[in-house]
Amino acid sequence: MATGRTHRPATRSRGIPEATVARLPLYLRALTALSERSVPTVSSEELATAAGVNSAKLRKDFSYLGSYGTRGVGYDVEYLVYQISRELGLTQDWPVVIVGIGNLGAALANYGGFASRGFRVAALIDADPAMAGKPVAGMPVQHTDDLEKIIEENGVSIGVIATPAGAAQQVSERLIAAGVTSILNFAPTVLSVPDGVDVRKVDLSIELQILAFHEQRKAGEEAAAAASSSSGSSAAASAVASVEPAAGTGTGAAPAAAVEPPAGRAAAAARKGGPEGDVPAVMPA
Amino acid sequence: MATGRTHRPATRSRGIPEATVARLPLYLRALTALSERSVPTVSSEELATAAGVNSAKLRKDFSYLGSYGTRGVGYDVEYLVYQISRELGLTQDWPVVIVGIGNLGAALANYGGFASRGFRVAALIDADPAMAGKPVAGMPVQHTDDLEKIIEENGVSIGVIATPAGAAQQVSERLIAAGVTSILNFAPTVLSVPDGVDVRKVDLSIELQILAFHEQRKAGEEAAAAASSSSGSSAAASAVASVEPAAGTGTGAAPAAAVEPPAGRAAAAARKGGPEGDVPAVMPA
DNA sequence: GGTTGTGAACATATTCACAGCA
DNA sequence: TGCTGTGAATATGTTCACAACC
Repeated sequence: MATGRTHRPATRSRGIPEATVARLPLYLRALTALSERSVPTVSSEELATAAGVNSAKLRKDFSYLGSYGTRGVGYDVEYLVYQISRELGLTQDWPVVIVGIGNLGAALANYGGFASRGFRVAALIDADPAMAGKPVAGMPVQHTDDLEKIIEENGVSIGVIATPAGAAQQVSERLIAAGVTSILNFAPTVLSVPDGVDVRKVDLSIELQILAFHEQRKAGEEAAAAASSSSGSSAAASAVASVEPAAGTGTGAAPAAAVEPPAGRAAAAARKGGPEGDVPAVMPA
Repeated sequence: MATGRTHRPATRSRGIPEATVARLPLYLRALTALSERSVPTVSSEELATAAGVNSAKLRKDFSYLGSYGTRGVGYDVEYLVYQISRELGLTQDWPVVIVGIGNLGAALANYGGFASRGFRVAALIDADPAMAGKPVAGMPVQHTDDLEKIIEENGVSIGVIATPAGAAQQVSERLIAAGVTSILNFAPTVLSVPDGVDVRKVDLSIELQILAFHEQRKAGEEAAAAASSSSGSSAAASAVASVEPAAGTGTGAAPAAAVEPPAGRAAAAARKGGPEGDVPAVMPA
């Protein structure tokens, strides 16, 4: 997901696996909570539970950072907080700009957790001249014209894009040209960026679609029955809803049919052996 | 990340890898764009570029769905849109509730891409009585008291939590008890949910922390020099900034020091051989 | 010729299970 | 005794490279 690498084989320096890096913030959050409750030490088991992972994974993860625990005892909470913060680069204070102050941009600007952990909103930038000067989250919105100046003057290296999809690529190019090397993209577009620039994306509708996939699976789990091919609108819905009579977890969904298959081509598919719209088929090959 | 499984070994039914599922929405988006431009067919190479992946991966992904392409030609855009939509469960219309109508919740309610792809916001729910009845995104906010009723009456199986962290666990329990089996969690907490319930989380500050990690790496890339052990405050900052003189990509960041190491324990670490704050050490073991 | 679909090779990530140490 | 740290085993994911096919 994160790009960057390729860049050069690099000195193979301190190879912390990407999957581990992605979990460090989770551990850090759990540790911070313990720290606030003045808990002095914690075992891998306890911490893992608090972070929502299993203890073997957590220990492996920590082993990449060094030997920070004490056998028979556990980990010193304060000390671990510091080590992980440092590893993540949070002992520095990172100025961040948010570009695109619509609903989402404003919500991000107001988001407290933003500032709390080493990040500081240096500026809010929007292309709408009517927005310029308006205060959002206690900070005046600045116009896109000044983007480069703002980036340079504040030494910003991390930019957040919350613009409409159409503007995102261009905004990213301006950010990068001005010196930004990490981008958090909320716009539903694939950004193409040069090597050495990291992009992470957050996409609401992608997350929902992944959930829908699993949700659909649950509905079809015991359902080899029901679901007549195309025409089923609310008929299909009630069929789905009635599949799991009352098996403990939940009532089951009752979605109505929406998209139809493109005419004519369905037949072609049947020929080829791909799974078709009706029966929850098994793996074709 | 997504939970669910364990559930039972399941019939091993139609095993589409999780990584593939996570990319299907990306392909779908790219295909939808092509469809709107009335492009009839597309090669794996073109589509992969549009989706931001490589073509081998895309073909492998599609191979789990079936044989939907034509050798020497490519993929029929409309047909693929339909197949992927169906696979993701988007040929159904999923009613969704958003709980917690603060800045973020309101932004989500207003987010267009929400409705566009098979999802329909069935209700907005908030615990604040003052919010009740107020229109957000053209829809009246309802009170938490009615949560169960709303879920059941609308057959909602997907819930979005945009409450403060403190309320999230309790909200998730109520959602689940009422029949929700998939949750998209924007609150910065680990939700603990029963088997069979899927949770996906979106956490702004985690994403930023991951970026900060890589950002820090870039800064220290060529920097075997500078950075004197502990005491460095703004001195360390300027050292970091001056590391990469002007090496093509970007201006380099200029973050100021923030968190300090917890006194006394740093020495203990040095003993044990873990990497300490100064030199970008190599892998300890 | 051109492009898909896929085994086989490789890379990364997770889990197991236990030696090593406080 | 109790818990960490880690090799070895397994599982999952990616990339290569080419046969099959249009």
